[in-house]
Amino acid sequence: MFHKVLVAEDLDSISIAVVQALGEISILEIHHAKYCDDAFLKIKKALHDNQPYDLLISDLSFKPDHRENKLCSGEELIEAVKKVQPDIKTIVFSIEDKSFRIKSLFNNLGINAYVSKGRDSIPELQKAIQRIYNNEEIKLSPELSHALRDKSLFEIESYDIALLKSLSKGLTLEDISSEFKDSGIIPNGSSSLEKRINRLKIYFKASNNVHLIAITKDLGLV
Amino acid sequence: MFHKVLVAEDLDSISIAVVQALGEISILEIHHAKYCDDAFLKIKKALHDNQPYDLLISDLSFKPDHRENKLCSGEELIEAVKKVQPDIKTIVFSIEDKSFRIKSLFNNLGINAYVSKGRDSIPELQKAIQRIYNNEEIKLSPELSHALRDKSLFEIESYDIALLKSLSKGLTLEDISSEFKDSGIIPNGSSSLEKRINRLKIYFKASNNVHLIAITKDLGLV
DNA sequence: ACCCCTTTTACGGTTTCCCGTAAAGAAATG
DNA sequence: CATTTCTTTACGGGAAACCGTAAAAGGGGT
Repeated sequence: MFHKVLVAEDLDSISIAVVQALGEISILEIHHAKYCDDAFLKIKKALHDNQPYDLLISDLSFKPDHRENKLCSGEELIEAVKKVQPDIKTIVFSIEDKSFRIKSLFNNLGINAYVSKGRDSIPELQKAIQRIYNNEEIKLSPELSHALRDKSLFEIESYDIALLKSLSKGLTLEDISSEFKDSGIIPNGSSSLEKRINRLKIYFKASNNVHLIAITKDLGLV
Repeated sequence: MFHKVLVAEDLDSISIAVVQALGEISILEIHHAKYCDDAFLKIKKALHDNQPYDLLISDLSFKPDHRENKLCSGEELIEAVKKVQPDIKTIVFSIEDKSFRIKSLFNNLGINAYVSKGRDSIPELQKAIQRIYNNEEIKLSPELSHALRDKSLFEIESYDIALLKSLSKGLTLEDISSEFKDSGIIPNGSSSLEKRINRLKIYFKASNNVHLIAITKDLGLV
């Protein structure tokens, strides 16, 4: 079994159970960080001491705090960690259940497993750790494995996100047009923006801008 | 100390720590339910057996499931429980940190304490239980106690929520007007709706409908 | 009953959204 | 280089939102 595991989780009520669960499957060294920055420091320290972590289990969202942090989310943490220790195994343990967000974790960050916090997630987490240790195939829910194959999910790019973000800030198309011109983002003609928004509306089956923002907010896209 | 306590919490990763924390402060009978419906049944059963619960600790949001449930949220659960056992003590233990939502829990449901899931919430939960048992004053964060006094926070009613919900579904004012007429909700003239939306826009400092929905979505109002 | 005040509704003008069409520009192909 | 094709931009008309004003309807008071 893995020797040294780091848990990055802000909620004490959850980390207690996770640490306990790791103990149950006879992991010897279990460390825990409440902030992404702390987790990153521990990873670097361990690497420097030639006693690197085998596995990182991280949450995605961390509550903002009085503390100033450089890394504020699980995504940022994993990205940073992979740069200093590319071979580390990673599991994301989060409440998030939007398939395209999980998809991007596998595709962009190369995580090894995703376990959704739910009514029976502790055993699932233990199983996932076991599987990774044995280099077994990751088991995914049918819905999720479909999402991973579905290309269309991935064609919503940063441009669209920026557009949706600006919309949700209450800007008019004209506003966004000049905003994009200033930032050098193209296309930026109000007519092009309109067309792009229309594509999004068709894709998300939204009947107008308000509806579109409501939907994409629900999906966590903005 | 309390004898019999019920924990309503869907995430196993959290309920484990909560149950453990209750054991630490020598509570003898600790029960746990993953669904609001189950929790309600247990309360009723205990009451019927003349061994009622002293305290209910509940989460607010419960993940939807394959299971059909009558009660889907902590609010609904507490409301139902208070009808059959008005004297029961209640603590809400949730990640929610929007002050006006917490405010409504105290004012509408008459909860005894609110503990926000965070980096140090298990000790806080234990302290809150102790305080309630000793009938001490509830300690609130300054921000929150201010919110409880602030009247303006409370004037967003179910009417506004219904309106925002309809808006976020992509309906036009005309649509909503006839929808409200059908449901017997008044006022329902499109002009009144407009005026009400305008009040909300001023209150939330939104520049248009899209912005308004984005803000209220963020606040968890819709 | 009358007056006062609040709430609800109605109306008009302006802006923005919405949607189709078409022109201008850029990239690709032969 | 000419032709095709795709992308970006422009334009125009109708719908809905936006905003101020004012009339109608309802609800206490005296």
